[in-house]
Amino acid sequence: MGDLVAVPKETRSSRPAANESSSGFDAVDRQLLELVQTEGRLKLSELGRRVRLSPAAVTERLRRLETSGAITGYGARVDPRRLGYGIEAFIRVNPHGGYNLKHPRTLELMERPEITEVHHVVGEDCWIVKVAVADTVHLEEILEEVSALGRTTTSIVLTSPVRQKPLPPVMR
Amino acid sequence: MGDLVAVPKETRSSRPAANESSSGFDAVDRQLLELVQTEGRLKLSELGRRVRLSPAAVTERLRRLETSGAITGYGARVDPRRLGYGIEAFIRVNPHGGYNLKHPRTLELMERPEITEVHHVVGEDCWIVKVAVADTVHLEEILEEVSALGRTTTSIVLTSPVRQKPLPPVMR
DNA sequence: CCTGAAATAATGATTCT
DNA sequence: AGAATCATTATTTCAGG
Repeated sequence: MGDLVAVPKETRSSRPAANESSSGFDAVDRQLLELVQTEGRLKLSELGRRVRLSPAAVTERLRRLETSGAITGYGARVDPRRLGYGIEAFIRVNPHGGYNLKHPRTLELMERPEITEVHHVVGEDCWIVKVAVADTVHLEEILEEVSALGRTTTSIVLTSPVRQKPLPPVMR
Repeated sequence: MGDLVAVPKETRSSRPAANESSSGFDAVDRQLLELVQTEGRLKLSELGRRVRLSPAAVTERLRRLETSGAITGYGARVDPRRLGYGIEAFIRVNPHGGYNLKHPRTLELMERPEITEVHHVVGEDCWIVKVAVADTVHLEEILEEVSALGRTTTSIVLTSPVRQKPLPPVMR
């Protein structure tokens, strides 16, 4: 098995001049980044087979990607619905008055497990908060708390046709 | 090493009546779900040490969580900026006319690596699209394409104080 | 569902190219 | 940077409670 995502031998010289971006990622890095983003528990030996490198070389490559900060960690993806969260929603917040993200009230709110993402943004609103809740009653409860921070606009997720696609390094 | 997240022996009987939710996750499942969401490359043996179970038992538990669909996969987390994406943004879209997500034009657009998430929502808008782009020129390019689908409202991400927190199963 | 033991496979350290 | 070797650990499978 394997050989699904292979690269021609020619592009794998130890000094890959062609096919390497100025950002310091060569073709093998690209492959590894894609592989670990989609199948994060692959063995080093299996990764080695796929990119045609020894396990030791893959270890070294991944270590570099990790210490350089390109790879920030690994995690299981879960299905919120299977964990009992029937509703996901985006809540946009326009703070009134002097609230900011450092406020104790805000920090405490962000601790709640239902708050899965918080983004500070510029544009029509100030924050975009993503939540996972069990049901509409639960949503109402969270919404009341978030409303303390500002005027909210809520969008309930029906489906997510694209979820966390592997991100390739930019070509340039 | 280890013993960071341990559970008292009493809660680990083979038929855990107390402390188990009706959703079918007991205390050990909870711990495993948290551990694999935050440190997805932990060895089965290490997971076993943390939850005080044999590696074989952990294998079996994870297999069940995977086949039941609670765990949908594993992946590396990456830092978009380190991959050359200087800007992340949310683009809300209000389609004009008869566009929908099945439209070939839309499907093609969603293939682009810059489009990292697409959510079909109800509320003020129809879709919420998350993008990662190299710079403002790149953003303009994507925005032009997305604008073909409907009226857009863009929010550029400054910082993300909460990103992909581990989601615990709901208690009930 | 779990443990324990035994066979197989993966990993990490070292050395060499 | 990568390969090859070898000592150490991890994983898988299966018998049994």
